[in-house]
Amino acid sequence: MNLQDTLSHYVKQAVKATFNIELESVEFQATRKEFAGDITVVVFPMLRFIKGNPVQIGETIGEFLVNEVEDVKAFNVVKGFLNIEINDSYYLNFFEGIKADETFGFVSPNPEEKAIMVEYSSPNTNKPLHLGHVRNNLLGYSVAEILKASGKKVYKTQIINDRGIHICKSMLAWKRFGNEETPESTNLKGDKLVGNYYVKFDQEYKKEIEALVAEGQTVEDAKKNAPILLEAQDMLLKWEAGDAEVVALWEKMNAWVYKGFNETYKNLGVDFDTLYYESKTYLLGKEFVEQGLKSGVFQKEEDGSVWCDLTEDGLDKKIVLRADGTAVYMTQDIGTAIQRIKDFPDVGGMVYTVGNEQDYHFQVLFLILKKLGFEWAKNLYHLSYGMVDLPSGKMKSREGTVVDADDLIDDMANTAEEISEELGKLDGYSNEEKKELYKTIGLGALKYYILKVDPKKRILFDPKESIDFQGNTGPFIQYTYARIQSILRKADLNAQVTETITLQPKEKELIKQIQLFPEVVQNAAENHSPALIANYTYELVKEFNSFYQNVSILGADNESEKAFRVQLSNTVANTIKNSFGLLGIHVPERM
RNA sequence: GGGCUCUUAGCUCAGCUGGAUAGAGCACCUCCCUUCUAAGGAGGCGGUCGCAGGUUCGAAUCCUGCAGGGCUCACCA
Repeated sequence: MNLQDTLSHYVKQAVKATFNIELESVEFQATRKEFAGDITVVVFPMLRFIKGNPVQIGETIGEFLVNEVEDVKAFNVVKGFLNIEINDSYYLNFFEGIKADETFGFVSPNPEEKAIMVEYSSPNTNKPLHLGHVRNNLLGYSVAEILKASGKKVYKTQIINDRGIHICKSMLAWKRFGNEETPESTNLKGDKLVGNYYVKFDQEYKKEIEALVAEGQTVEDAKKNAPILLEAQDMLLKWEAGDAEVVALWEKMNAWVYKGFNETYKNLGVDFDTLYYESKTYLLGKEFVEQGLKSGVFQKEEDGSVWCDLTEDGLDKKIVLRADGTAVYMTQDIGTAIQRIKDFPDVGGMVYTVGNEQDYHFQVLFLILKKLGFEWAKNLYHLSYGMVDLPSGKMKSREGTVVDADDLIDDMANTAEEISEELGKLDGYSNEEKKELYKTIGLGALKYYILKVDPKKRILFDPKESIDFQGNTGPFIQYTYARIQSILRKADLNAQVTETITLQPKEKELIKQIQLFPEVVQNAAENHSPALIANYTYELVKEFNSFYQNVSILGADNESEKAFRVQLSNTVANTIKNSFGLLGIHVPERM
């Protein structure tokens, strides 16, 4: 039983004994630093049940606790706050229990519990990944790791949007202007090469529109009649009909893109357990429309289109099947969701990492799945996140204002290099090791910067100034980890604590902070929020730095004290490592 | 116009289910390297928590209205 539960039990007992009242719950909070004490019972909520002066009630409970609970050393009451001081031995015992536990705070998976599928990334295959995808990938990956740490089995997946008019556009431009160019012949990453042709298509399209307008067509007509667009549409029809030549080209170019994407994923440090392709799922879902029609969830209009009326739930009517019988986006997503549960029967819920422009779509999707009667539909979560804006405004691929993911990663590593060179701390490192380290630091800065912000808020990303290496940043935390490693290299980790030690205030604060970790992990999992982990880690690191500056670790008064401080430092380092692992950030041994 | 969402220090952000005098970092100012990595630490300056009401012992937090920003209201995905 943890301390809070124990105290809660005795507070209830105290109230029962003195006032003859059964309390349902007791409210706790950490004692503010300006007051003596470690944990505080808030008396105010009890006033609802107990008539009396909150200070007197607090005194009464306090006295009871001091007498009955071994760990309680003393108490004081300020207004309606009962501050309780806990014995050092409690903290020392706690620390003794977890110091050797390398996975402290992580819950091992419960085989009884259903797995969760986390979807993220899900790019189109016509252009390279950009900053928006980076936020998506980092969030999705991190939430998946956090869910794992909280004791869930997790499948990471993405649905690759490999089909449709957009990829036909790239294909067509390559056919017309490509001169058989390949990633090898151009020395370009495959996704970049294909992306270039997508841009090329757009340029050509604009030219043709201008030409048609010059001939007298309206802009609107010209947009519809441009030969290159018509040809792209024709290509899509051919693809759908299984035309051998088109399909071969499609496969070739998509393969280039996947190779490029995989490189980016590897650099970002994200991965997937299973993949879904839209080319294989876009026809799914229709059978369930039939089912929904029978059960009355959907209605058919006179023109043959099928709708779901959600007006009673405060939403609109939503189309689920076109008049010509073809599927729409919603149909696919219904089908894909059901398919996933078929493929992985142990999955009992899903997390969709998709930008907030699709909030409405997912609201509707989840509601429809519920109405169709799927048990797992109540465990669907849209991990919605805000856009990433640049100081220059929104990112627009057509205007070339996107920040490319690969370029961004390189830039971050370069910035890390510049700063490190200036500080000149890496003497004795080989160039290879340095390069690796710069990447670790650069990526750490990028990932932390993005993940520390609440997902649903938009981020203003300034490539030049956003990445700081001081304060609440990834490198600051990495640096603290590296400093601890430096101490541990010089210390004897096997030294034992042989005599009773008195806790210094800074040491106690550190232990308290470590103690919070499991709770933070659970909380982050429930709220799907890496930001909680990030900000927790920062608090821990600040606490350690304060300890580090004020308490000599290797120069402690006696061997037991020294051994204890070394162990404490080691546990902090371990917690940082575990915590950052949940964010997908590596920690360097030296920097 | 309807729906969803955001607004906290000059800037970037925390603030868990309502709790004590609203917290960090950056920037600005003062100190601290004969000590384990100064990418650090100690302190100072800086706030009408967008505005106005309401709920209650108590509101940045919950409710309503208003203002401003964003997203969304396709037989696109």
